[in-house]
Amino acid sequence: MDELDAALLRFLQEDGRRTNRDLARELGVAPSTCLERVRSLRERGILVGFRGEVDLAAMGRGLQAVIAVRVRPPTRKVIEDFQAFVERMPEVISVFVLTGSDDFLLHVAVRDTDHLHAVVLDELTKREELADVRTSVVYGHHRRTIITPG
Amino acid sequence: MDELDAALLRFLQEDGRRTNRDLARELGVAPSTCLERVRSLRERGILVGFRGEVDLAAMGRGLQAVIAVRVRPPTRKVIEDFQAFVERMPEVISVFVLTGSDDFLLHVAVRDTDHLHAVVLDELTKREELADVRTSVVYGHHRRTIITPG
DNA sequence: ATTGAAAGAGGTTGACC
DNA sequence: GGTCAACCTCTTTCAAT
Repeated sequence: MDELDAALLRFLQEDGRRTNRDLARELGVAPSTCLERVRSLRERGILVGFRGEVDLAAMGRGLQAVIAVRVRPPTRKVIEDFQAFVERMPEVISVFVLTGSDDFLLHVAVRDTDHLHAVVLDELTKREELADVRTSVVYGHHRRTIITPG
Repeated sequence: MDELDAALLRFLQEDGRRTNRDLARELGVAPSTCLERVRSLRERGILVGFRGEVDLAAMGRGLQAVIAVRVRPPTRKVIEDFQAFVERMPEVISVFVLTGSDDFLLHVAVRDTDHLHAVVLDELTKREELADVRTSVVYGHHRRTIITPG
C-alpha cells in the first residue's frame, strides 16, 4: 500500500465513478497502471465495492433514531438470532453489536414518529429476549466519506 | 418515483458501476431512457453520489468503538463546536447528534486498543465542554447497502 | 417521456520495457 | 511493476415520436 494506492482510494471514495483515464492523468501514471492498481486493491479486499448513495429524507425516511437494546440471556444463540432479526428489518440501516451495558445499537430511518413508534412497539418489543430499549431521535448525522489508511 | 426509479436505485445501490446499457437491458428500456432517469434522480437529490467502499480492517483500522458523549452546557455553540471538532478527527467515521441523555454518539475505527485509548484520553477528554464519555467496543457491525423508499 | 442511431470518450488487453 | 497503442464497448447527444 504505497502513496499511489492511498491516492486511488481517496479519489474513489470521493467519487466512485471517476474514470480510469481521469485518475491516471491526475496521478501521473498510465491508464493501464491505474487499472491494474484498482484491480489489485479489489483483489486484496481493500476496496470492496462501489455503491450508489441515496438521501434518506428524499427517500421519504427523514426521521432517524438510534435504539440501544439489551437482550437476555446474553448467550450466543440469543445474540445471533436477534442480530439476524434486526438486520432483516427494512427500517434498520445499521446494526452494532457491542460490549458494555447494551448489547446492540440500531440505527433506523423511518417516515415519521408514528413509524418510529411502530418499529419499537410492534417490532422490537414483540421479541421475548428483549430486556431493555432506549430510543434517541437523531437531530443530525454526519458520515465520513473518505477513510484513510490507519 | 415509479417502479423504474425504484429499480434503478436498487441496482445502483447494489453496484454503483453497473453500466447504463446493462441497467437498460435488465429493465427493458432504452439506454437513453435509463440515462435520463438516473440524471433525474440525481437532480432531484435522491441519488446523491457514487462512492468506492473500503474495508476498515484491510485499512489497518480493525478496531471499532461507539462513544457516547455528554457535553455541558448543552448550548447551540457548545454543541456545534464539539460537532465540528469530532467531525475533523480522522478516527471518527460517523457522528450522531442526539436527543436524550447523551448529546453525541461517535462511531470510531482505530488500529488497536492503544489507539482507542489515545483517542478517548488524549483527544476527547482534552475538551473542556466534555462532561461524560462512555466507550463500547464494537464486536460486529452490519450496514444495509440497499435502502428502499419509505 | 421514450426511442434509435451516430459520434466521441473510456475500458481493457497484450506485447514490450 | 510500468508503458504504449489498438480494439472494442459504453456513454451521451439529438432529432424524431
